[in-house]
Amino acid sequence: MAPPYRLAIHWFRRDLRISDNTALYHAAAAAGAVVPVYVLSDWKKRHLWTGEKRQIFLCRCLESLGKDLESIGGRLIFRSGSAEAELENLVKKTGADAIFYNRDPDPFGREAEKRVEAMAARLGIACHGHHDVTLHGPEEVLTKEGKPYRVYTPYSRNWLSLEKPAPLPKPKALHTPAKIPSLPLPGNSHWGWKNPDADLVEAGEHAAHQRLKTAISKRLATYGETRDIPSVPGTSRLSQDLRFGLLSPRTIYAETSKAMAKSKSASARSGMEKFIKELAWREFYMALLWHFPNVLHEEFNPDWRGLWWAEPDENFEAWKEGRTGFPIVDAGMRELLATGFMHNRVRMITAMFLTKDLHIDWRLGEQHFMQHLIDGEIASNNGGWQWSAGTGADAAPYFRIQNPWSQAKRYDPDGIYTKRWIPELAKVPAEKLLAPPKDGQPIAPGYPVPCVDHSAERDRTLAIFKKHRRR
DNA sequence: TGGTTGTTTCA
DNA sequence: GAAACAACC
Repeated sequence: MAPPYRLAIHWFRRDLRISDNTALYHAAAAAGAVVPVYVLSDWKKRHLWTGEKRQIFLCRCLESLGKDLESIGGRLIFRSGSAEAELENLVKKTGADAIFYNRDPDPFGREAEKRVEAMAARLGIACHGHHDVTLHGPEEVLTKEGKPYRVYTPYSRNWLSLEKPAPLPKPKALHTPAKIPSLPLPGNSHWGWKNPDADLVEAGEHAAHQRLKTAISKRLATYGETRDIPSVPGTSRLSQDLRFGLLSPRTIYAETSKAMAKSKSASARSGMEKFIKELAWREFYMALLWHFPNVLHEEFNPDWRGLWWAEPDENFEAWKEGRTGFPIVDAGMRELLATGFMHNRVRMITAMFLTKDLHIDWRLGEQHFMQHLIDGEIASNNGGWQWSAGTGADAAPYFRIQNPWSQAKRYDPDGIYTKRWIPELAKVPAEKLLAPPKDGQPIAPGYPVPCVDHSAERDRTLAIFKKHRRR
């Protein structure tokens, strides 16, 4: 049977892989020729939501994707500008009769899709949006009344009970016609990066697969015990791979399930089970953003809208730069600046510190994280920040305030993580990293004393919330 | 996926 | 005087 389409465009977005890629698989099956294209949007116009490290990582992924496509006979076309204009131009140049793409869960991606769909309709060609980014879409996991969940636990119960889609095979071959104009991959000259050679987590589909293998063979069996210890590589380390689609959630789920079925140890299986539940957290926050896009500018919980926040001052700058004088907080903030990553436990500690100790608006923290995190995922980042601020979907009462000193005692008692990121503290005895200095003097030359008193700021937070509730 | 404070329990 | 517990924020 002849394929229904002569030439299909596959519009790459956050699915930068060739295996188990829903839209690419269908494009390859349905068309005689496939033009894979990535359209670089002008991020400079949205600089508050992005940053250099994620751009660099993206470009490295695109480079890798280009090579992977060549290995099956294809060629990646780069364009720069608005997706609908560039795709329209490509349709006209190539005579394409279909566009395939995977749907993006966030509001910005949805807007772009709408414009591309409208363009395709205007040109009279087919346009196929596929579900790909999650195991279960936002309309698939609903309460008995058909309404979206607002709380994680019942959501996850439903999510876990659903049958999971299986991975799709990699297209065996892809034919991309010659002579399609493409820009060179943009690098330093295009974006003006300050540190184009930054030492970041390795990009590309192959590296991501290696990480998945490592996670399954070395990390997930002890996930329950070690994922909260930032000095130990106990997490999956797959967040950027899910963010850019270097791995599909179907592959991750299938490989983890396979390992779980093979494992004879109950505690290993329980670790893997906990990891699966983290996938559910990701999809919960994506579903939340889908159903309630207002969370991007206001508190999910209406009770806390209009809450008072402090004007960002020099303490906000100190937080961003990792010099608050709270070692565990500073270590996390410096890890973020240096690597574009922060251990999840430390994300909670630093976020809680900004909102409950400095009383600074969670939106400013959310923005800073989006600028620096390579895995910066709008839904998860927003969900996490609202959780920390106490304004979110989780039943986290506002009085859940982490004590940064106790958190350090519990999760980094020997100061191993802290010292890794704050070299000036390398020779300081660990116990000095676990409580404010008794004499009020710096614990090491060049390291600041704590910028606030935690217990006083805790009281202040309780007062702020209480006053708002009484209003 | 808290923390603090005050009280009880048992060594 | 720890450690466990409860109440409350």
